[in-house]
Formats: sequence, structure tokens, C-alpha cells
Amino acid sequence: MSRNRDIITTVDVVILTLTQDGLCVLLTERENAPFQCVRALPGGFIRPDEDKTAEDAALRVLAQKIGVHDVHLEQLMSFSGPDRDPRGYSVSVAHIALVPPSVIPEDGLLVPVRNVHGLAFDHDEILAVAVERLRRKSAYSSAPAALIESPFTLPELYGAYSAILGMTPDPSSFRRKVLAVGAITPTGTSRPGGGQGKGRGGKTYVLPNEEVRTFDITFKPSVL
Amino acid sequence: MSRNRDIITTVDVVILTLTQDGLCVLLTERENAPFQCVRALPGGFIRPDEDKTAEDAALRVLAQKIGVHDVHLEQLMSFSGPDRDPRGYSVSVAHIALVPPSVIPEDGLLVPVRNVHGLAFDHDEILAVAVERLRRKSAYSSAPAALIESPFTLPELYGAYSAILGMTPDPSSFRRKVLAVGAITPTGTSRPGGGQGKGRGGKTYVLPNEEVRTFDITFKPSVL
DNA sequence: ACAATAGTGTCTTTAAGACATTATTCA
DNA sequence: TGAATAATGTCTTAAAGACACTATTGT
Repeated sequence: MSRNRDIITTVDVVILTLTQDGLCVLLTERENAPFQCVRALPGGFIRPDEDKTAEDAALRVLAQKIGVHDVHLEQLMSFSGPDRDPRGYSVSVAHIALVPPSVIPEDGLLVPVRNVHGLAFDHDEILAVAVERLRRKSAYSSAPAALIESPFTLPELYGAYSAILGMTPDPSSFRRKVLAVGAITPTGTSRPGGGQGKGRGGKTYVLPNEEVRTFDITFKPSVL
Repeated sequence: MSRNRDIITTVDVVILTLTQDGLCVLLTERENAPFQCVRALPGGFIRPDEDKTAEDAALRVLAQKIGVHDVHLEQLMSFSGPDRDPRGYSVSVAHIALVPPSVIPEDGLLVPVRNVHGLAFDHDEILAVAVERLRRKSAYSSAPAALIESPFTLPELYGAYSAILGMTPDPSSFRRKVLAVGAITPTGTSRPGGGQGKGRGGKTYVLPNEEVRTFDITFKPSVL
């Protein structure tokens, strides 16, 4: 009979970013059993004498295993059960991080989420929950701004929303709403040369306090 | 040096309901150390050989310790650290349940949340997070309907929203929105005698599928 | 009949969708 | 100068707030 203290406690992190290939997740290839050589979310054991909290454990794992530092983590949810880890009954506290592509290390295994399947453990499910959470949150917050380089132009931000929501809000309404609600703050400077180096340049913005703001309302698909 | 498997894994449940005294939480008085005789949220160890998941553990604890059955649980978040439980480093997966008063056992320790303080462990904090979550969710969902007896009349539901949001939306707009969005379904029957046995009776409604629905929009305070 | 509560109708106001128009930059 | 993109303006439409009004029930 297994005792409570035989339960394995771990953390996993879903690091999401947005590239030309759409929404991507940072994965690792497992070096050891179980699931050796299989792709997985970055994660590891909680070390009681090193980690004050599960979030600390997640930050430590990111720094040690994949060289990602100083990211804002949010707790996603916990996953538990006897079968999710072959080593035994486990509880994993999953976290989510929204980062711009520049935070991803050069040698990082960044994969478009639509191509991800067959991850180790129950990481396919964790990823699905994370993506679902991001999509929901994007409809009523500035979350997509956290996935792109800062500062950014309004058309760039619009593109991020469109990519994540899978729809195109009316550009004019989009501007009005995002600016009215104070979700982003102008830097005062402009970027020459538009997105692809063509056309008019755009004013740039940043997230105030690097923080994602929530709105009162939800973006709906435009008819166009 | 402590090993990962020395971590204690538990569940805690915040059972919320709405009475004449406002939002209330169901507590227990601890029978054993630590925190003997101190009030706490219902909770207990995850038993790997009995509980398939943390949620199962929470349901088992509710059934065994306080005689609450068949409630819908939602995961709140996990709390972890070396100091939250004097027995050692612990991870607790906290859950939240929204129930009508009738689900609370006769001998249950039901306390208005505004009077709650000095709970065992970090349960004050867990309760605060749960209440915050309920308040947020109430602004864009039918969550308050889960806290009152079903079926209910529209004025009763309106009262639930007002109590939880701490504001009074315009009653007319409230009706329009709640009905338009299909958040509640009419039973076809009416209740005689109004709320306090006076005045006109009201049509009654239930949550479709007993499920809380989310809206696209947010209730704002009316000027009145 | 009257008091009390439930429910409806409609005017005003706000804000979103649609889309034409103007502005700026680079080749 | 023209192509490409950024930004603004304005008309229409949908929906929320305000609030007067009607409806139903119990005493």
C-alpha cells in the first residue's frame, strides 16, 4: 500500500510565443527514462530544500534545464493521478508563460502547437489546457501583447490577436478599444518602414508595467 | 536533506453558498494536531490508492468528513511551500464548490466570509483567492445561480448577483441580458407569493444542465 | 381596494461594426 | 509619384442604462 508521502510532486511549464508559424511552444527532448528521447514540456521535481513554492521550482527548472530566465509565470492548474507518470502516483503543478520570441534560446526546441502531439506523460493535455486558457484570455485582455516583441505597433498587435483568436476583428474598432481601455501605452516614438520594410511606419507601444490588462468586453469576429 | 517524496500532498475545498447573511463558507473545526480545535477549510491527504485524482480526493474528503455529496468541484489553484503545514513541505490542490444552502448539512459550520479569519494553515489566503475568483466570475457568468436554491425566480437571482457583486445592476437590463444569453431556462411554472410571501409571484428558472454559463459581457454598476 | 412584488416597454446613450478617407513612409 | 501600410473619421447598428408603466398575487 502506498502512503501519501510516496506521491511524486513536480512542476511543468508551458512556454508560449508567437512567430511567423503561429503559436509555438518550447519543448525539450527528455534525456532520461521515463520517456527517454521523447518530447516533453520542460519540468522537474519540486525540491523542498531549494524551492520555496511550486512557482520557484518552475523558475529553477527553466533556468537550469533550458536557459530561460526572468519570465512571468502564472499557475495553470494541477494534474494528478496514478498513471500520468510511470514512476508512480504524481501531482504536477503546471504553469504557463507568455513570452516574446527573443526570450527563446537559440538552440531551443520551438514547435508550432498545431504540430505538437505525442508528448511525454500527459503533456499533450496540459498543452491543450494552456492553449485553451490563452485563447479565452486573449478575447478579453492584452495577453497577445506578451507574445510579441516589445515595443510593438498597433498592426503588429492586431496580427497577434488575429493569429491567436483565429479571426479578424474590425481594425478600427480594435484600435479604439485597445487604446480606450489603456491596455497599452504609447512609447512616443515611431518605427520607420512598416512591418516588412514597406509603407508607412507605425507608432510603437508597450504593455504598461509589462502587465497584461483585462478588458470588460470581448472581441467578436468581424463579418469581413 | 529532504527528498521530493517527503512532500505532503493534500486537497482543500472552499464550499461557498449564499444565505441571508451573505456569502458563506463551510468550515470544520480540526479534531487533531496541527491546529487542533482551530477552524479550517475541509481538506485532507490525497490517498494514492483510493483517489484517482486530486478532485476525487476532494470529493472523498467532503463525503467522509462533512457529509457533503454530489457537488460540482472546480480546481482553484495549488498552494505550496515549506511553512504552510507544520508537518513539513506541502502541496495542496485547492478546489471550489458553489452550492445552494440546502446542500449544507444541518450541523455544518457555515460562516459568513466577512467574519472569517484565523483559519488553520494558509486557509485564510485560500479562501480569499476563492472569493476573489467567485466575484470575478460572477461578473460574466451565471455563477451566482449556483449559490441559491433551484428553481429560482429572476428577482432571487438578481439578489444573488447584487449580494456577490456588491452592486445593483439595472433590473431591466439584468433581465434582458440573462435571458437573452440563455444563461437560465424557464421551468414553465410560477411560484406563488413572491419572496417573503407578499406580492406577485414569479416565474421560476433553473440552470440548464446545472451548468454555469459564461457571458460575453460584464455587469457594470448602475447609477441608481 | 390596496400594498407589494414581478415583469414590460421605450427612450436615451454608449460603444461596436463597417467602411470610406486621409496620412506617412519607402522605392 | 505611386505602392504599401498606418491612422482617422463618420455612419450605422446593437445593446446597455434609465425609468416609467403595466401585471399579478395576497391580505
